[in-house]
Amino acid sequence: MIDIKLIRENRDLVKENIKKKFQNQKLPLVDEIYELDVTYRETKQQMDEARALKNRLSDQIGTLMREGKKEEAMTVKEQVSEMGKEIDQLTAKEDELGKTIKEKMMMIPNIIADDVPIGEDDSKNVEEKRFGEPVVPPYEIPYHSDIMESFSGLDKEAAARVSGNGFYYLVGDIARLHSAVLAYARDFMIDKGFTYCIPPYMIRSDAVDGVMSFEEKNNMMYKIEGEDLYLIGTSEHSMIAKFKDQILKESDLPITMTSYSPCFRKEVGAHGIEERGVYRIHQFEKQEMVVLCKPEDSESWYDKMWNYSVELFRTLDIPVRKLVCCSGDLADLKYRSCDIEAWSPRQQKYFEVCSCSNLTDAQARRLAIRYKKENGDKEFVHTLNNTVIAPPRMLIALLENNYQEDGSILIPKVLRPYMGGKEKIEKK
RNA sequence: GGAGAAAUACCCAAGUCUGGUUGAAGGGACCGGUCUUGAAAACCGGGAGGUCGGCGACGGCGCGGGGGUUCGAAUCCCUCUUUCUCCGCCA
Repeated sequence: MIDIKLIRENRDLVKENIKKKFQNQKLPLVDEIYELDVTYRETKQQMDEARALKNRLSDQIGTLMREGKKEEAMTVKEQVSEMGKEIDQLTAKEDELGKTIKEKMMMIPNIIADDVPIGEDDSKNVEEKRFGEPVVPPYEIPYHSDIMESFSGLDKEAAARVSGNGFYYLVGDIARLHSAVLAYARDFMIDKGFTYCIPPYMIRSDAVDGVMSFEEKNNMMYKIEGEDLYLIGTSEHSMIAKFKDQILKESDLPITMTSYSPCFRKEVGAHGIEERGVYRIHQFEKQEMVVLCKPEDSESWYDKMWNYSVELFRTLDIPVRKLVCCSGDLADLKYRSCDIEAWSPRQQKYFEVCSCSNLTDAQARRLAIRYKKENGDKEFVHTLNNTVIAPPRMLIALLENNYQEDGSILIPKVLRPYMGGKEKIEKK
């Protein structure tokens, strides 16, 4: 959500930004909001005046009663009673206008960074840099779930019987590898100075509504029957809601956290869960990084954060590239965003494993997350988030890039301590 | 899960029975000063937070959240949430 002052003072800037994002259908919203806001402020002015008069008269009744002037008090009382209707009407109008403005404001995209490449959709995203040689081995790399199954490490059939489509059992060394990757990612971020955090995996509806749109909620969130609770789709939901309506101390910033949680997603809509393997499923686990910082620091945090992802994947011997999201591919709250993509030697292309975003104050404004400056002023914080690692999808990259000709998996050195010193996963 | 008590501003806390002169006593912390080599202590002084509208004067809202009664609600009623004590149950 942007500052409504921008619409009051610089509508052209807001419109230009909408055009850059190829959302021309939203252009009329800007003038609509402008007009509604004018009416809203006029109405509020009238309502406030009416209430002020009513308050003054009510006080008068109190004074008259105390002085024993009952009849006079009754006269004023009748007068005030009649004002009720007018005030109710004005209040209803003000409420209605306020609500409409907020709804429309939610649809206005955040102002994007000047250097975001302009493009309509993800096909116009720009590869900025590669890290590591994308290797194509002279032997064939099997499909990831076949690799897992070759070690008896995956049982989707049983999961389908027990839980339905979109679930999995991870077994033995593959399950251990899954935990190892998460533990390694956790320690990697702790070493970078981030605070490890385990959040609630279920959140109330008011928290849900605070952190996502209605549409997102319908497509993603599982609701607990008979309770006002939802299973989280990512720890970002709990982690951001944690700060809703809070005023932080300047000395608290930056808040740098790495949170772990299982993630539950209905995956209703576009892709569903048709795909084989464990690429798109109802349940996965994720280590996330979240930063709340002062506005002047968010750009440098953004650079640090995507670099952490690159560094992490390189320590696992996985080649990656940084793909800068173009204007049309940026979600409305984002100021800038990039994907870190891992190399798939089987498909001989890169695929998304991390998504790093700077939301500037758009999320903070929506959730009222502020900090108090030394001079007492309050300002919205900037929020950023990035995936650290999200298995089992992430295991696809790990398994494919470390697959040996004999069908074994070479365990990257940094993971070996988490695998009991094992160097390889081999068929029995 | 059962019974009871509570939620007031940055923190503690009065006011709630008996609705009006309470945007809210009193402390603490805070800021300024005196004293001191400096600090602490003591004393003197200062302003009371938030939010929305307004160029401003000022005004609206606001005593955990939401709703109601009333001319008028921190105060009465309903509801939700949270905390504490006791009982029960359980990793």
